[in-house]
Amino acid sequence: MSQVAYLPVGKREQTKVQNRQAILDAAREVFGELGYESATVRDIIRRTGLAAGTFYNYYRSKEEVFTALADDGARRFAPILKGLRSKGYPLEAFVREAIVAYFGFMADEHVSWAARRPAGEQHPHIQGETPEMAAVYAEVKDAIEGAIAEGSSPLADADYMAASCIAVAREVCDRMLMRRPIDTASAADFAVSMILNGIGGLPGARA
Amino acid sequence: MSQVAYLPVGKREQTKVQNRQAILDAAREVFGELGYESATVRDIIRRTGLAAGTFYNYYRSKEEVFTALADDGARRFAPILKGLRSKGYPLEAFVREAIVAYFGFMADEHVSWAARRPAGEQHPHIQGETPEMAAVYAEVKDAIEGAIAEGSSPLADADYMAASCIAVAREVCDRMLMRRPIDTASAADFAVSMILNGIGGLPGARA
Amino acid sequence: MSQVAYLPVGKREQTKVQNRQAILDAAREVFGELGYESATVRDIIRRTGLAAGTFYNYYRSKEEVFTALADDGARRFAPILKGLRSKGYPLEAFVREAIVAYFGFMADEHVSWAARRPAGEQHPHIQGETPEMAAVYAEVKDAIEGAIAEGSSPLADADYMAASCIAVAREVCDRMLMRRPIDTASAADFAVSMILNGIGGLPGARA
Amino acid sequence: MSQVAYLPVGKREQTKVQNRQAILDAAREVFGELGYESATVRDIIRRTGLAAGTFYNYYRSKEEVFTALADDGARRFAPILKGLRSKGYPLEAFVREAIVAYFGFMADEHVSWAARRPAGEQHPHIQGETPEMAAVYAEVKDAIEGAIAEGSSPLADADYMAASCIAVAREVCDRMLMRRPIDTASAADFAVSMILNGIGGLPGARA
DNA sequence: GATGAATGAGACTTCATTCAT
DNA sequence: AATGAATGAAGTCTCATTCAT
Repeated sequence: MSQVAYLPVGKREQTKVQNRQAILDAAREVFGELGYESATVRDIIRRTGLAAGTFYNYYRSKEEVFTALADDGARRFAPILKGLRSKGYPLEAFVREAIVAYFGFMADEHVSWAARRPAGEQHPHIQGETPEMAAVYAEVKDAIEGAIAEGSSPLADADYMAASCIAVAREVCDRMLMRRPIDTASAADFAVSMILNGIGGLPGARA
Repeated sequence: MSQVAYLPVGKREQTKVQNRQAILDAAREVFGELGYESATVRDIIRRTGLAAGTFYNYYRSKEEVFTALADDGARRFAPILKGLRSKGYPLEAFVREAIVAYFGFMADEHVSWAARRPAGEQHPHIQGETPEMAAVYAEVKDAIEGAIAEGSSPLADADYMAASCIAVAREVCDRMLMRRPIDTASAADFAVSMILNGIGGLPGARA
Repeated sequence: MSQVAYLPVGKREQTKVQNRQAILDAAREVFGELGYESATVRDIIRRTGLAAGTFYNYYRSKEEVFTALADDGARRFAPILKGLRSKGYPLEAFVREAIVAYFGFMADEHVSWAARRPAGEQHPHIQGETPEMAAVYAEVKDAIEGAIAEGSSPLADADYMAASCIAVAREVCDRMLMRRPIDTASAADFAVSMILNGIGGLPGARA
Repeated sequence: MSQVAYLPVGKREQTKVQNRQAILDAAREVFGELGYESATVRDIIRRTGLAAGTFYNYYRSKEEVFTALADDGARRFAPILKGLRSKGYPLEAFVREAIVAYFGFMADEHVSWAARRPAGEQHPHIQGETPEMAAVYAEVKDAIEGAIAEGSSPLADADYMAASCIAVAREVCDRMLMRRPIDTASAADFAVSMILNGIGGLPGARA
């Protein structure tokens, strides 16, 4: 009687949204620190301070929260790439723009968990990558393969080429994220140059 | 058991060596199929026909057998690389030789487990790589970083560059291993060209 | 739901009555379908459309709603039996009347949940009986034991006899409820004849 | 080398057999006391003094141990009944022999668990019957239905009749088992008389 | 009173590791 | 050394019940 809410803004709804986010955040951290396999639902829920059973009010399993995380990342990054692809840039420009967008996204994403990661203390056998990053990686791969298919790229082995470009972007990005300050501009410069011209074309190459 | 000893090698010792190797082989397969976390000691030991407890006569833990596997790979590959580095090749030649050696080793290693792996049926979240491969990868990385430090490479950001070269080699290698027949020569050609000259230098590139 | 209040019964009170009845109805169904142990409070409350917590405004526990259900059945059936007993029927007539009343009650009770029960799909280990039925069963048992005590029955072992009569009535009743159409008259005929004269006295018995 | 055992009689095998039996015994008790649904694997294993995980070395689940128990009972009792049926007794004799065999079997079975059962303290909602008994019950039912089908019984409704006979036997048996001393002879006399002639034919019936 | 998310005990099960034989 | 059953910690998940709104 006393409440006529047109949007769910009650304290209950607020808590619910917060909890869902808290679980998502905790999951991102835990997956980042331990990797998917080693991470347990308990690890995740413990970090939120919530009760064990509460996890299951939000996600049915570890798999589901992982997927939610990945979907979230893909959902936010895909439009950016789509936009780029529709502009008909020449390959060089496309590569540059895609790399810049990717590095920027990753840098944003990164701050939410990397800070808390105890460097040097990491578990063996982990891949240091959040599911969101994995999803974005998949998007980038799609875009590059698309570019190759459209003929805006050299005729070399498409599969090898896409894999190589992605690999360079990813690895450089990973290193970039480990440095302080995070310098996306110079990292992007490096990656673009490396992809387009190899080590022979890098600035400072011997004569 | 079926093996005849021509020298007074105690049956006991011979069995020990065989068992140790059997466990290592089984572990390679299992880690390759399931990934480190999902693999269980039971999975490994079941494949050998030995009893569960016997595993612990040879390795103290799952972790230790994993490490042993990695060491094994590194131990066999490191000398090859060392040899290359001592020859004072120019960068281009070194890159080529290293890639060829790496791809060759991986292809050899690969056949020992890939055949049994049910394609398409793999778990999500596993990385299709034996610990031995991971170890060799680390060796290659060392070598490249060494080359950079020795000045035989461009002056660009050494860390980014090593990471990029490795990344390309690894990704191309992974794809190479998935194709039939496995063609190390053309894969190596591609990787070398990509590393040295980027996509602009690939054969078939637009004018 | 169908009940009209002629006196100023507050809306609140009416809802209360309705909710209480809805829970009871749902519980009858759920216990019938799943058995007491497998049934969960959530199963019950879900069927009412009410919220989980609301259950506890009416019953303190799963146990309590079960008991309420049983009491309800007993409360409705006991007077019928009491009436019969007070009439001083001879044993045969008493048996017949009691069986008829019992079968009739069970048939009525049965329709309220059996229809929804997915035949053939039932869990193992459940006993297809609502708590109300169980309660009525207990009443019948009381009556028969009373009859024996009053001397209106043979002098044979009273406990065995009561148990036997009840057992026949119950089993025949169960089967009756599984047939379509439900034929209480012929089932009652059978049960009475079986109880009074055994298989030797059944119609169609060999000479 | 030191052991050439033709039968598994080592201490290990002995322990294994004992544990398997201990679990079976504990399960029989627990199912008897709590009923299938309420019984937990923990209840069973706790009673054996074994570790939690040990249960799963012997049975994969609660369901499996239940089935094992039931199979055990059926396996031992079925031959007895089969023997009876093959003798072509007239119905009366068959009923008597079957009842006697059934009561005898149940009495034997019973001592292994009933003694420990805390009378009066029982959980509500249980059916006081071991799976072994349930299995034997099913066998008896088969036999009776067979007898009816062979025409050695009255022409009355076969289903009702089988159910009634079984019900009487079962209930009388249950009561018999609760008394001390257990007197199978007089219980069998009662049950046979009740089945064949009803309460009218019981000894001591009023004129 | 109704709501429904939070709680946390406890069930089931797996598995690395130990240990008696 | 080999064996393989026993162990028990730890993980996943359910559900009766509570409680803030």
